[in-house]
Amino acid sequence: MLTNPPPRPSAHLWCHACPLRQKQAFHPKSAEEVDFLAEMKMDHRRIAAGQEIIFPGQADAELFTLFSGWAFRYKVLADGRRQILNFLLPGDLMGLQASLLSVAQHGIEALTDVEVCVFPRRKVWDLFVKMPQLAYEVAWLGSREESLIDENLLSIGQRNATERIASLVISLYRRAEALGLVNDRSFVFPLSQQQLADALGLSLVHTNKTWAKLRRAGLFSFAQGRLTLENPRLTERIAAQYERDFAQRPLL
Amino acid sequence: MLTNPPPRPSAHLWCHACPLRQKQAFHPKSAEEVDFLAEMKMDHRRIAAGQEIIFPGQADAELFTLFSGWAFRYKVLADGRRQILNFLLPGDLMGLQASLLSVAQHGIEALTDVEVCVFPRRKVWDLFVKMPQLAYEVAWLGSREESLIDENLLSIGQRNATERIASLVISLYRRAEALGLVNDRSFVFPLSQQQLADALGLSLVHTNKTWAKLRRAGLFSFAQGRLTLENPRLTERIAAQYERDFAQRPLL
DNA sequence: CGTCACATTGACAGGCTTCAAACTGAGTGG
DNA sequence: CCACTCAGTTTGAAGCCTGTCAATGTGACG
Repeated sequence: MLTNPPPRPSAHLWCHACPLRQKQAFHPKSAEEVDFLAEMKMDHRRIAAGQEIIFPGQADAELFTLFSGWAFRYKVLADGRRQILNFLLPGDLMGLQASLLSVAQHGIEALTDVEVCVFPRRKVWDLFVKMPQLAYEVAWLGSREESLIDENLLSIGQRNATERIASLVISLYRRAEALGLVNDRSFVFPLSQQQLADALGLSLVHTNKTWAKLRRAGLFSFAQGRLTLENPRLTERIAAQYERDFAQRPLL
Repeated sequence: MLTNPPPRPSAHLWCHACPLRQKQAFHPKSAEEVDFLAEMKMDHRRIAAGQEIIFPGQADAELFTLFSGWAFRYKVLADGRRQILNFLLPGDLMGLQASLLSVAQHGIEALTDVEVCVFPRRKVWDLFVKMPQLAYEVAWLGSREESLIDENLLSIGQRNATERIASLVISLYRRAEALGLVNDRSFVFPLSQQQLADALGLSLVHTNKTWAKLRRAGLFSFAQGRLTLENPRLTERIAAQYERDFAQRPLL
């Protein structure tokens, strides 16, 4: 079930009219750059929620841009304990680390049904030779992902359960907002509590209790898979997180 | 005290005879590539232990290669809690994230006295245009750092105190070993227990007690600033960490 | 109406943090 | 040469935050 050719004209034509690229969150690109990417793009796949996009240890993983839906990167220990490293939202690059290091030290799983743009990893080197501007943007996106992970590491290493949840909620809220996915302080929040727990480094039970405590405290509410930030100020204060996301970023 | 011109011929000449580059840990480079780097290198600085190499929030941080000594990346919360994100050993790139994102979302501090090679950040773009091979290696090093952080995040999120310490010790041991810094299972281990605690996401007291427990258990010993891995097998088993570092990697 | 995944709640145990104090070794000045 | 200081290390005790175990509730689905 990993691939399902979409009912669209051709991948090449599709890139030039990419609706994601219209969003303010992304830098505009020159026609030449879009041409190159459209040429490089080898597929547009749909992947169902819960399916792997990249398997841990996979050696030939391609490079992806998440086109729609949510995904997450994770690592597991031998005994099954799982850590979710970070969440991926539309426009995020996936598989860069695996492409460059030639092996995936992590897995990537679709959190919701997703669509992805597929770029062959063997052409990444081409991109560095022919399109230095795009190569620079690839490196930029890699650094941005590292910055997000740094923040998660700070959270899990130093913040208590309450602060971690507030921090994660704020962070996802801001990223969704940048993509225009927030309406009236409310956005689709597709994580199960088990996934929340695995991302926060907490047990399921404690995650549930702290999550409930924060809802009762009026920080946010959750219903029908949508989260509403009722009290952004207080949530930010508890999270003690002041970093803003970047105004604009590259999109491959 | 940040800079101290070393008593060496010229930075340019120095690169071609770089002793670090001789090590097996690093890919060989073409003469043309070394020429480019020697030309790009703007300084060779000594920085004393405890001094900042990059300040949190700094906007104009240059790009560095750690030439000798140890350093670490960190983030702090408003109330002073500090998380050490990862440790940097000779050959590691520093400031890539800050150079690309134009602002340092983290700090970098010298753990021991260090020497660093300084490359101007305004020439990073040059490197992407003129030397795609080097640009690719820069991106590769960025991905490797992300991979190290992923492992730390897994550790802090999922492993208990005992496992975290075993994991950190093994990881640093392997990296030191790759650089030829290990003799007879023993290597310089310059971390204070407070720094250990900040890297592990544990309190100082609990770090001390667990550290002592593992020494008594015969995993490793520590004296005169040197750590000796007495029982690598057992340490690896407790760490439940099976990832190997890469055989070779780029050096700028 | 049973099944199944997921969410919720209660009780209890324990790993870890906090507080506090003593110890150690290196550097310093009398 | 010996107090003295100071940073870092070590140890003990008490308590809480978080994990584990166990059971119940809930909504979607066939």
